[in-house]
Amino acid sequence: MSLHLFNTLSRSVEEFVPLVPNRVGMYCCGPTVHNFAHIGNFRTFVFADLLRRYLAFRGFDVQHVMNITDVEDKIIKSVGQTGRSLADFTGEYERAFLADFDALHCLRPHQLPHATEFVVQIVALIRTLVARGIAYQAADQSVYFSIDKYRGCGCHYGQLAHLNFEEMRSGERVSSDDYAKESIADFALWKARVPEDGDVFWPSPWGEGRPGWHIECSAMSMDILGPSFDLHLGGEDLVFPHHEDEIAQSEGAALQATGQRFVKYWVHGAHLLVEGQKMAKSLGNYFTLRDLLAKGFSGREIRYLLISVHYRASFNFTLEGLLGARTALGRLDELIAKLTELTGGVTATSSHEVLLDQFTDAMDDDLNVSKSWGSIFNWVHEQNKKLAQGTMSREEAASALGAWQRVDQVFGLGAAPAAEEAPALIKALLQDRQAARQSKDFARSDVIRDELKAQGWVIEDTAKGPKLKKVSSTP
RNA sequence: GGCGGGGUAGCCAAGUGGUAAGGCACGGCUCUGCAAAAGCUGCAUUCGUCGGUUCGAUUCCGACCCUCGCCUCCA
Repeated sequence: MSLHLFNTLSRSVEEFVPLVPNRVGMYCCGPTVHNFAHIGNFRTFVFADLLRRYLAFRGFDVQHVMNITDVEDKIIKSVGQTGRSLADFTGEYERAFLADFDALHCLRPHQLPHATEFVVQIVALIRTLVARGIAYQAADQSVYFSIDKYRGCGCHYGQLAHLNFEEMRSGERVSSDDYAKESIADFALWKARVPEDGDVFWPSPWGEGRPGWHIECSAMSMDILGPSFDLHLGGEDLVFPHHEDEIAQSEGAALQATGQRFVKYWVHGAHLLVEGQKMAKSLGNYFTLRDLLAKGFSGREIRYLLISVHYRASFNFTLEGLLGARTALGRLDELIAKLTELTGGVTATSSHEVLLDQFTDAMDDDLNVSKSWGSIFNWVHEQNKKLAQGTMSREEAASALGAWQRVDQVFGLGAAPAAEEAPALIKALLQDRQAARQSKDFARSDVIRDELKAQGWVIEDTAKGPKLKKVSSTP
C-alpha cells in the first residue's frame, strides 16, 4: 500500500502522490502570536508534525512551512492597550509558542515565515489581483476580493467548504464596517489604516494599511513552496472562510501552470473538547500547554495522548485520559528499558519486524494511529512474554529495539526521562529501612516507608535492592 | 435553515457481510516479610432505536432518536 490521506477538497481518502516524485511541499497554518497557545491549538500542530514525520519515514523529502501571524486585529488591540511595540509584543508570545512546541517534541518546521516580513510579497499578490480585475479598492480605501468577479473568470468559490451561498444565513452577523464592500461575502485583502492601528501600518499602492488575514498565507506559501504545492494543513475551523479564501486569492492570481491547483491535498484536523465541553475560559477547562505542565504532566505524555486518537475524530481531552496516557507510556518505557538492558549496547544488524509492517499499513491508511497502537501493544505483549520466559536472545532484543526506534521516529516520544536522584536525607532514610529489614524489624521498616512516601518518594524493592522513585505530582 | 462528522464495554477507541483489536480502570494469579513496581491472566452473545435486504448485519438500505462541529474571529 501507499500513503492515503483524506482530502477535504474531494471529501474522500485519496492516494497521496506528490507533484514532484519523492518531494513534498507542506504548509500548515500556524499560530497568531497574541497569547499562550492552548491544547487545542497544539492538537493541530502535533498532527502536522506527525504527518511530516511519517512522510519522512516513507522516504519523502519534506519541506515543512508554518507561518507565524504577527499582525492581526487582536494583536493590534493588545499592542494599543499595552503600549508595547508590535515586535516586542509578538516576540514574547512567539518565543513562548516555540518553547511549548519543542516541549511537545514537534520538529521545527523548515521555515517559519512571519506575515510582517512578507508585506512586499503580499502587496505584489494583491496588485496582481487588482490588475486582473478580481480585487478593488472601496470607498473606505481598503482593498477587497470580489467573489463575483472571481466567479466571472470561471472559478468556483465554495469548492472546499461545499457551501451553498444562496441558502446561507446572513443577517446580524455582518458587521457595520462592511458597507464599503460591493458584496457581503467579499473579504479584505488590504485593510486601510485607521487611527486605532497606531504605529502598525505599511505603505502600499492603495495607501497606508496592513494585510488582511487570508492573504498572508497565500503570499507566503506560494513564495516559499511555489504557486502549486502538495499539502496544506490546518484545523477544521479554517476550512471556511480562511482556506476557501486562500484558494480564491491564489488561484485568482492565476500563477499556477495550466491544469494545476494551488494545493493538491487539503487536510484538516478536528477540534478537541476538554472534559466533554468546548474549551472556554468561563468553564475553567481552558488549558494552555503551560497550565498542563504546571500540573505535573510532561510534554511527552501530552504528545502521546494527542497522537493516540485519529486526527479527524473529535477528541475529548481529559485529565483522566492524561493519567491513562502516563500509565500506558510507562508500560512502553518499561519494555524499552528491559530491551536496552538485554542488548547491552549491541545495535541491530537487521530490524525487520512484523511491527514495522503493521505500523506502516495502519499509518498508510490515513494515519490510523489507533490501529497502529493496537499492533504496537500486541507487540509489547509478545516481547514481554519472551522476556518473562527468558527466551529472547540479545540479537532479538536489538532487532526489536531497532524496530521500535524506527516507529518512534514518527511518534516522536523519545526516551523516557532519566529517574531523578534522591537527596542525601532520603537516601539515609532508605538505609535505615534496609537495616530494619535486615534485622526483621518490619514494623519499623514500614514506618520508614510511610515516612518516605509522605516526603514524595516511593520504594520499589527489586532483586537488585531497593529503588527510590519520585512520585509525580498530579492534580 | 444549509453543509459535514459521530453514536461499539465504566472511560478512550480500531474494525469487518460470517459472528467484536488495543489502551485506561477493575478482578484473579506470580513475585514480595507485607507492599510497591513489573509480568501473566480474566473482563461486550454484543456494536443508538425500529424496520428491510441476506443463509447470515455491528458492518448494506430506509426511517427515527441523540450528539458534536462549520456556516462569524477561531487550531
